[in-house]
Amino acid sequence: MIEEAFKLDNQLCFRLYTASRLLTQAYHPLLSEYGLTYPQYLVLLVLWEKDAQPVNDIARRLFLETNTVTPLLQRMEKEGVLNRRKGENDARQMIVSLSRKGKLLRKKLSGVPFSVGNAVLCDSVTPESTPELFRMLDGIILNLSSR
Amino acid sequence: MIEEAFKLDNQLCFRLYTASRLLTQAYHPLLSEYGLTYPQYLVLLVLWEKDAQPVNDIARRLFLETNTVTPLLQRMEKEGVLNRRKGENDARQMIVSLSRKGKLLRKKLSGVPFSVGNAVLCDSVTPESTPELFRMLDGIILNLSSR
DNA sequence: TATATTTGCATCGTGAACGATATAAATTAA
DNA sequence: TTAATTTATATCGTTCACGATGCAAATATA
Repeated sequence: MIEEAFKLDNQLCFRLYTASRLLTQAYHPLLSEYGLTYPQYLVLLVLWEKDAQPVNDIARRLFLETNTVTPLLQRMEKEGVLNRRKGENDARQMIVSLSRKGKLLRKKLSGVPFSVGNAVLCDSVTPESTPELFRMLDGIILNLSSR
Repeated sequence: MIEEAFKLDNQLCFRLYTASRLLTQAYHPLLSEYGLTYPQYLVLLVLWEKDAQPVNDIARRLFLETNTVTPLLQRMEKEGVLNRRKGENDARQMIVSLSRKGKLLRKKLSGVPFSVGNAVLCDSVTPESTPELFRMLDGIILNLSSR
């Protein structure tokens, strides 16, 4: 059934692509108020969990390449959200740590997860069903990232 | 539990974002062989379903804005995959239709849905569970696109 | 009919993504 | 120790996404 396989409505990737974009858009008004983009917010989530990490660790945590993360971090440094300094043990590394401003953003953005979480909830996506959704998405991610 | 809400592992959007990116990457080797990107492939899916559509209809079908789609179509036109002509009834419209090359690509890419579909399958994502996954993603999309 | 508004598409600027490549520091091998 | 290789990060070029804006054609309003 090649016909069916080509239909947009049967495509998993298109759904993921669209859902991801729309949900990122939902973050936009909440983040732009503080001059942040969604990928920059992800970097903050990583650093809020554990401050002072090399570029590589941040990139791996986000499943991104350093050639994506480096310019991102440079922009964030320019905005004063974080600092970058050469590693002491390994001079190749660039250690990224939160600035005072970056730490303060955590409190200012404390409402964001709740706001966005609420925006997503609907008949098909409930607090009860999200674990199953997470499980499936994690399966896809694990499957595709290990090759 | 602000602490928990901020954890990357509790974020739906990050999962969607990552799964979408990784799955798009899985398409890459299959599409680049024919000089196509994933968004360009999506445009072809739309046109294979119904040829000769105005820019607006294509954009809406993909949940994209025309300022994203227009340059995409211009690149595809330059590659000879499709043609663009002024609308006859409404001169503002730009009618996009498949070229011979664009139509032929359908056969050449006939293995793509199957290849990618196989790459996704895992313990958590089976032919039996995908309808449920589709249902939840459709819920999110419907929910976020209608506002 | 003249004017205002809406609609469809295009252009511009910025920030991701990502393949390809470069560079310097660290590690391994010779 | 010197040379080859690997590793960590950065730079470059192209293609999205998307907010903001521009413009001409169509439609609505006065």
